[in-house]
Amino acid sequence: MIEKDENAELLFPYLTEVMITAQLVSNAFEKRLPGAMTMAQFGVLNHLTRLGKPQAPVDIARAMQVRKSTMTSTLGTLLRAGHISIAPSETDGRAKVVSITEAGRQARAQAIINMEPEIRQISAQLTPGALAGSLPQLRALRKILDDRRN
Amino acid sequence: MIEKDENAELLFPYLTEVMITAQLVSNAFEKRLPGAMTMAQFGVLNHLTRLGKPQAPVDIARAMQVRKSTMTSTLGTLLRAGHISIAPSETDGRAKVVSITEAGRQARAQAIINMEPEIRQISAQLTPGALAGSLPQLRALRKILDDRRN
DNA sequence: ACTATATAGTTCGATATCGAACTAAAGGAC
DNA sequence: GTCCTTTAGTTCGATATCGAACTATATAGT
Repeated sequence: MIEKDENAELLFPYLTEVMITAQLVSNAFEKRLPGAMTMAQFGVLNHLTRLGKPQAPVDIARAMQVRKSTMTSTLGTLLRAGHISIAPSETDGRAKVVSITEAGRQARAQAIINMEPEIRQISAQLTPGALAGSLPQLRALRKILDDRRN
Repeated sequence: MIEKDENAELLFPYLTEVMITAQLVSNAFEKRLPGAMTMAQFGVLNHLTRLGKPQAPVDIARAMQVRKSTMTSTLGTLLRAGHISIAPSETDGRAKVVSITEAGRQARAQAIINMEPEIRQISAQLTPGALAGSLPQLRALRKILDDRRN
């Protein structure tokens, strides 16, 4: 039977596991990323590609769940790498718009190609259905944390 | 029915969720931690407390899944805060032994007290059994990543 | 219109993190 | 015993991250 506060007892170990896994994932993939690309940078390039249009830094920061000042730093690195371009907004004097460049698109595509074998090898070791069965719970937890933040 | 490579398709979204959740957790708890304590520091203090005896930096680094150089940095911060003490090993001329101080124990205890309401509120919003049902899969994934690293 | 508040972005100092390069000590091969 | 390899730890430079403090622009309230 399910104990009343089973979740409360498991939450801490669960979160520990989440944090360590995130650490390991970040390490595993960064080794495969082209050049000096980090996961933070890949996240931005991937987001802009899937969005299909330029976006303001503050919106990218929200999508990536990081502070504006963090995004300033990451966009600076991407700009120096030539993977994005930044222009002032035409409708808002405070804002900027970030676009992915052709070099950025190619770097993102290469990153995905490099990560694919890693993805395949890892998922091959998982029990069939393992992710499908546990992703909803993980998403629920993420949503709770997300809402608490605001 | 379960698709053959369902895991492969879900792994990337799953890992994305893991990483964002880790980010949010770290943020949520660090706000509650006493003084300027970070999650990395709490992790070390918690580890030493549960272990119940001093340990070498390299072993703490392994337990926390970070590099030795990272641990050098974190132990430096903990030392400056007076939460640990560091002595040379008596049996190995290269090694050191890290002990938690009384101040460190108290800070760790306070951290746990501060995190408890957070834990309770979050787990209260989860479906009963949600964590118990998904923790094994998460652990399996962690183990795979862990083994790949070595 | 004026003022107050909210929003976009940057800068700064601190911590965490990695990898590479380094020193020092231990262990093994012979 | 000497040499080679492994292990413990540090240092350095780079990136990511936060919160606090700041500037500049936009918006709302009156």
